Amino acid sequence: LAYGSASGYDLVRVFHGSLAAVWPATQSQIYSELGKLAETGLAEVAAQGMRGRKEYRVTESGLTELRRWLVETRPEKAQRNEMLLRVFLLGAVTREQAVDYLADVRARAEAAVAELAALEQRTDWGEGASAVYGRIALEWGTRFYAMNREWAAWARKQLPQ
Amino acid sequence: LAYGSASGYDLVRVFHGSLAAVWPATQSQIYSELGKLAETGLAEVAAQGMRGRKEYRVTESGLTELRRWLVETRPEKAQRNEMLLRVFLLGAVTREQAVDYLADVRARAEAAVAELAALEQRTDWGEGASAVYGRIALEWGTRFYAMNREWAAWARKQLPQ
DNA sequence: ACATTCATGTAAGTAGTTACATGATTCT
DNA sequence: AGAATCATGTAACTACTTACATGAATGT
Repeated sequence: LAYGSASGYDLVRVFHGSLAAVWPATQSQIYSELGKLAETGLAEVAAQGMRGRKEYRVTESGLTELRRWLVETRPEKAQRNEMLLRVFLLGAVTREQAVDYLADVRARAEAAVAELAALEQRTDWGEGASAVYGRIALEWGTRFYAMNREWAAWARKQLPQ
Repeated sequence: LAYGSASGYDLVRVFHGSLAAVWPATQSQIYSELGKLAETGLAEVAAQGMRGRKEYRVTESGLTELRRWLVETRPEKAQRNEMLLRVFLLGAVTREQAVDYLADVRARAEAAVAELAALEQRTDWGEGASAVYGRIALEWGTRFYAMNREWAAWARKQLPQ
């Protein structure tokens, strides 16, 4: 909402589109969250449209709270990492299956790097802040998957006979 | 449990120790999960000890299910990334605050790389599968934070005047 | 004797998912 | 007329967190 007013329906598309890889959310959660935002005064219904459409706008208090969160807080707890949890448990399967697992991690990382490169090409990077930060986020993804690819190749060589 | 029988109390220490950075879990969740595991026959109480201690052991069916999960399934949905979500929203604050944010990401990545190097030194890597896979997981962490550090430095230079 | 550690569990609440339910407008 | 899209919402459930509650054994 800080980048512009939107309805729940609009936000569903954003969360299933450009934000899907960063912060996925379901339709149901988006609508209930908008309700809470309006109740606590962080957002408000700016306009009503066709078919019951409700366009939400961030309030002054909501923008203040967003800025406070951005500059004053940091992620508190470690993110869960299912891929690494599996690595920890690889001792429960045969060496061959462990090799297969690491090969698969590598292949999926390879595919992700290619996909992000294609996404970068096809995206119409307009002007403005969201384009700058969108590119920066995309670069993180590219580096992340490239790192995974190299690591998986290295890890495979560490497995004992 | 696949690496050896353990009580809820033992597992709390594992989840707050070596698994804390990969799959954090609370005491309360561990106990209720052990209850569910026993109810569904994936684990069982192997022995009772002092002070009400209950030592759980994985069953044949539990080990089969673990192996099935490891070789047949893959993480289905994208992991949420709070650090990147913040990057997407950096357009809501001043350039200086965005620079500060990226400098902080870099500093924390730097600290994490140093901490993991120290952890590697002080850990007694015995023999066996858990040592091999523990080291591989640690290497992932080191590469991950090194990547973050380089990326944050690069990102800072991308910000417009 | 007192503090610490070992050890288990429950209650209340928040966050999030899946599935269901409904209806208006627009396109072909 | 019928299909697709736009648009919102709720119910039931699973996952997870925080806080509370209890007591036995061990160390000083």
